[in-house]
Amino acid sequence: MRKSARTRERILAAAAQILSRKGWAGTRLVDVAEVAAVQAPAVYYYWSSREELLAEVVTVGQRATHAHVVASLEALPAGAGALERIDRAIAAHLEVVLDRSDFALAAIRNAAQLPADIRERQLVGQREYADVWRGLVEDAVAAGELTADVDARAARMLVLGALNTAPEWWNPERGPLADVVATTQHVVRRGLARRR
Amino acid sequence: MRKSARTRERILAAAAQILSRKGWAGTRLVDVAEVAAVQAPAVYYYWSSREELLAEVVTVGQRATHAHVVASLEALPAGAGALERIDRAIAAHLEVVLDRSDFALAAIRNAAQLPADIRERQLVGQREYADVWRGLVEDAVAAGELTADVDARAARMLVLGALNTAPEWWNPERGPLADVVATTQHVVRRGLARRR
DNA sequence: CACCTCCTCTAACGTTCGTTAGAATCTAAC
DNA sequence: GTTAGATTCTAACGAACGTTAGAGGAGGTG
Repeated sequence: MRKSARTRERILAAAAQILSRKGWAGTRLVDVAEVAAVQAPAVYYYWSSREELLAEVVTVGQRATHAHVVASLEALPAGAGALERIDRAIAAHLEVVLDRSDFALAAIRNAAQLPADIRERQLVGQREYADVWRGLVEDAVAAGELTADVDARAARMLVLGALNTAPEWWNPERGPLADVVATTQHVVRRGLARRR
Repeated sequence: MRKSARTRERILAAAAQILSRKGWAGTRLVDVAEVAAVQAPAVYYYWSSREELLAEVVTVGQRATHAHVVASLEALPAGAGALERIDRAIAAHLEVVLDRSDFALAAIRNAAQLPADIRERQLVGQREYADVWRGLVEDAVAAGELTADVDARAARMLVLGALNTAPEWWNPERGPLADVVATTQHVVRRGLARRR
């Protein structure tokens, strides 16, 4: 019972690794199995098909970011200001995509390549996460701390796009994670700032 | 002579379309051929392998963005200010990725999935294009119009990331291209603006 | 009309890969 | 230590796909 649960995790993690690097169609069960130190058919003991395995990777990746951001926000003191909350969300999002997770990366990089049915499920989760950010921005605008003179959706998407592509150009050898986070917070806060 | 050149274009455009939607490994010659209204083996009259066809799509996509941005900058009057030039570059980049080109989209979405040798060639082009932006930002900083207090590379990459992911959330039905361009220019200019 | 070159097709081969079947091994409880 | 169930393996099938071979058509030139 215990051991098998660990094997399952190993296969899932291996799938995330390959999926984030090779793309949906390029992810071969043999490669996943090799990374997981297992034979390919072992996958079928836990999943009914390759598609289901990969779909789970995407789901987990999506939830990882969402959950970590929400948890980070909830950890803030109740009186935290709207801008402070946005800063925290930026940090949390970057922490997941830069530090933690082949899963998040697999979800981001493959969003446009998913088979139609899985893509639809993914879009639901994406909208739920977008709602978190919509709330953050709306609150900040209502509090008069952010600009109200640009299309909020476009601005939000620009920010999320910038965050999601950070893994394409940043790696730990270039300096501490905290530095990218700080830079990103500055740029985003100014980008959304009120015209003065 | 004429007709065959048109067939070649058609196949290349079809490959760009499929590649941007299905990913590197998911792009099947049969699908490309169907879109190009041709049989799969016709590809081999113009390219020596599937890989070469797809590699050309990526190259063309990369050059399309680069060339259009450079051309737009050159079209500006000589006395144009640094911020004005950045605005123009933003507009030009968005025009290509949003309006014109499956090629650009194919290059962007598949960058992380390219086979090693092709990936290397792609990185060269990417650096050349990044140099254009580095110049733009450096000039603006030197002119005192942009902030010098954040890591320039990170800031530049955040901006390019935001631009490159615009196709994931924008489509023409949501409103005129000019609106997204204007919003993006505002957000980016403020994001890079001097602290006041 | 005949011929030659360019272009595209049909047919087929060989490989790769997801998947299935069924045997082997491992784990844990008596 | 035996047994039952859970887990993983080896072997093999069948479909999909890139690629090659060679035939056939299209278009222009003598």
